Amino acid sequence: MPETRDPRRAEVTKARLLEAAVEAFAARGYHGTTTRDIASTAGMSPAAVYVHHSSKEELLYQISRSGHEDVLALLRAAVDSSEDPVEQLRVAVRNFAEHHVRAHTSARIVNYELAALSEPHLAEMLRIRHEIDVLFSDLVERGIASGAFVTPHPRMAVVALQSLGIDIARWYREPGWDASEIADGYVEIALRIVGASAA
Amino acid sequence: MPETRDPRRAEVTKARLLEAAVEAFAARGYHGTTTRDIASTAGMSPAAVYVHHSSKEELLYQISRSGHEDVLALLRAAVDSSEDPVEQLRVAVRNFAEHHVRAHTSARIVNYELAALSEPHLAEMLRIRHEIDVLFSDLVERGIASGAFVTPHPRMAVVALQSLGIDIARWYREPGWDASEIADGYVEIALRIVGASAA
DNA sequence: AGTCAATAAGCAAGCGCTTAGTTACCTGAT
DNA sequence: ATCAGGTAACTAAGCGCTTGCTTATTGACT
Repeated sequence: MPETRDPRRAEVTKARLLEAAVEAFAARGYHGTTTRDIASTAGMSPAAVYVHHSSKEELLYQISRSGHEDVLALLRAAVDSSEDPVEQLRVAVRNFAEHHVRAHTSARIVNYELAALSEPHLAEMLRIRHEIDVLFSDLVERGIASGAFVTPHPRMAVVALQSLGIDIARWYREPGWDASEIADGYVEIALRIVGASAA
Repeated sequence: MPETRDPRRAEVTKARLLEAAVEAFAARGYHGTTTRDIASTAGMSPAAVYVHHSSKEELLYQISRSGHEDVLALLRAAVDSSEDPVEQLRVAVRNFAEHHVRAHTSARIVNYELAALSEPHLAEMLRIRHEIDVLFSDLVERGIASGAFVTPHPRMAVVALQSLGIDIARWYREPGWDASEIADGYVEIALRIVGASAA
C-alpha cells in the first residue's frame, strides 16, 4: 500500500519552522526568542510549532546537533583528503572557515547558545566538541612530529585555530567578503600560526 | 552642610548588585537572567534592584560601557608605550588577551550581549568598537609601512587579532592557564599573523 | 469515514517593574 | 542622655503583561 496524501507536506512545514527558529535564535538569542516569534516568522499560528516539534528546547537541540555534526564531518573529510599534515590543515581550515561564513546564523547558535540546552543535550554537544578539539589537536601534533610545523605552544595554536573559525559566526554579516576569500586568508594565517615552513 | 550618614553604603550595595548582574548575565545571558536572579545573587529582595538601578537594561548598559571603555583605554596605552609598531603590537595583544582572561565574565557580556542593548546604547557601543577596530588597523598599517610586518591581507590580519582576544571570553573558564601565560602565547601568534620579521 | 495538519482560545507560571510601607539611623532641640 | 522629626535603604505584595505549552475544534484531503 503506497503512502496516503503528500508525505512531503508535513516535513516541509517542519523544516520551515526549524529554519524560522534558526533565524530567530541567531538574531535575538534562545531566551530572547518566543515561540510566537518562530511561528509568525514561518507564517503560522503559535500552536503550529507544537504540531511538528515537541518543545522550544527541542528546536534548539536539533539546530545545535546538526550544526555540530556538520563541523565534525567536514573536519574528518579534511583529514581523509591527504596523508600530508600541511595539506590536511589547509583543507581543514578552509572547510572550517567556509562553513562558519556560509552557515553563520546556525553557527552562532551552535557556539553561543550551549548554555540554553538541557543537561543531557549539552553533554552530547560537549562530546562532539571534544572530538573536534582532538581532531585539530592530533592534526597539529602530526605536523610537528613530521617537522612540517614549528610552534612553541601547540595547545595554544590549536585553540587559536578554532577561535578564528568560530569567531566568524560573531562578526560576519551578509554583504561583505566572499566565503572563499575569507577561507583563503584564514588558511594563510593558520599556516603562519603553526609555523609551516612554506606559506 | 556636611553629608549625612555613611555615604559609601549605598554605593557599595549598588556595586554589589552590578557585580551580581555581571555574574548572572555571563552565565545565563541577558534574556536568560531575571531581575529576581540578580537580587537573590546579591542577597536582596527583588525590589532592591530598582532602588539603585533604573532598569535591567541600564545594568547591561553600565557593564557594556565600562567594559568597552576599559578595552579602548588599554589599547591606547599600548600605542602610547612605544614608537615601534612591533613593540606596540606586542603590548596591545598582551593587554588585550590578558584583559579577556581576567575579565572574561564581563567580556562575555561586552561581546555577546550587544543585541540586547537599547538602540541608542547599542549605537554608543558600536562607536567605541569602531575606535578599537581603527586602532588595531592603524597599528598594523604602520607596521607594514615601516617594513616590520609583511602580510598579504592586512584587513584579515586585523580581524584575526581581534577574534583571538575576544574569543577568549567564550572558551576561558576559571581553573586553567594563567593569564600572562596565555598572553605570552598570543603575542607570539600575533607576530606570526602579521608576519613580523623576528619572533 | 477516517486521518491529520492547522488554528482559536486560553491556562498556569513567570516576567519587569511599581507601590505602599517598614526599619534603621542621623540630626538638632531639649 | 533623650527623643521627636526627617531621611533614605530596603522589603512585601502585587499589577499588568508575556511566556511556553495545551485543549478542543475546524477543515482539507483520501
